[in-house]
Amino acid sequence: MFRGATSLSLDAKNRLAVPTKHREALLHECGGNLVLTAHPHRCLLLYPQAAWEPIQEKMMALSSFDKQSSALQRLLVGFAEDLSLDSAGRLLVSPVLRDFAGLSKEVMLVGQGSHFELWNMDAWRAQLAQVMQGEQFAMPAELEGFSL
Amino acid sequence: MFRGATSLSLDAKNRLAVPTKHREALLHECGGNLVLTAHPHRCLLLYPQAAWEPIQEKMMALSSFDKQSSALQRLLVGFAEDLSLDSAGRLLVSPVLRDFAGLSKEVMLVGQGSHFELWNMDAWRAQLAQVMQGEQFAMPAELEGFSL
DNA sequence: TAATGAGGTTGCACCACGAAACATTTTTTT
DNA sequence: AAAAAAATGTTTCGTGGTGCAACCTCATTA
Repeated sequence: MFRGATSLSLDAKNRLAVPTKHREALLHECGGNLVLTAHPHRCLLLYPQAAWEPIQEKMMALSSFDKQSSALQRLLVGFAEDLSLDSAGRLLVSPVLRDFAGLSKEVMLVGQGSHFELWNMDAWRAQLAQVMQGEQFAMPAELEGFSL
Repeated sequence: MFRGATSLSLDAKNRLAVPTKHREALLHECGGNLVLTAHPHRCLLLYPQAAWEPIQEKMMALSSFDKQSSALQRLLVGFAEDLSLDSAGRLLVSPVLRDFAGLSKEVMLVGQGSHFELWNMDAWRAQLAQVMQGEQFAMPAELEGFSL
């Protein structure tokens, strides 16, 4: 299970040095074979390849005539790239994906259990601010009666 | 059950020396394995690892396409870090979490039953002041008919 | 009341990780 | 084929995390 947020910077060649605490887990789980793709919320998703496959299956099983479905397919499958950790535990982020998520030098890598999200630092902060805005933060209806 | 508020200060390396009265309980309950994460109210949550897992489960079961749900996931799971008490009963607070909660040297550790909250001292005072503001503090509807 | 011991706290030194710069190899283009 | 650009690999430096150890405080006992 991947947890925790790490502030990182892309190097001059747009490579992301994965924190060592996660490297071992990634190498172990998938031999360093990963999938990086786009998320509707303008961040990137980083999955171990094995974990990604069933998700892609599920997406492509949806009707490609439905506007909503095909839009999601184009995003999630269309942007998906196979990549692997290099000898120094880094991975190269393509211009297309960088552009999509607006990544500049400073980025935030956020563990989300089965996968990671990769954010432009400003976008991350903006999204945070939004949750905490207001006296009382929004609680999804499914969590009725749930407390921390 | 964790109770009581303790004023503490982070050391030069940003470690928090857990009060001895709580150390034993923490070691006993979870072998010193803890999870520290972010709370929407700009404080940090400190859970025994075992107590945290079911909460994370519940969060990750929500839809990651829904804005509210995913925002909560990003906050609670995205910031969650595994840590453990060192030999001197201290725990290291990462830069990311310190930054999130605006922790400087003076902090307040507040027992909340199953877990603790960790506050920036000023934020803590501000939040206190808010409750006590006014002659009569607001009573949640769920507490109808309840009295201290 | 003084001495001894245990537990707690603080400071110090070492080690590991991340960032950046540098070096080398491979590919593409003219 | 040569040169430039892209990709991959290596090294170094600085910061930050970790563990150890000395010191201080408090409690206990004679």
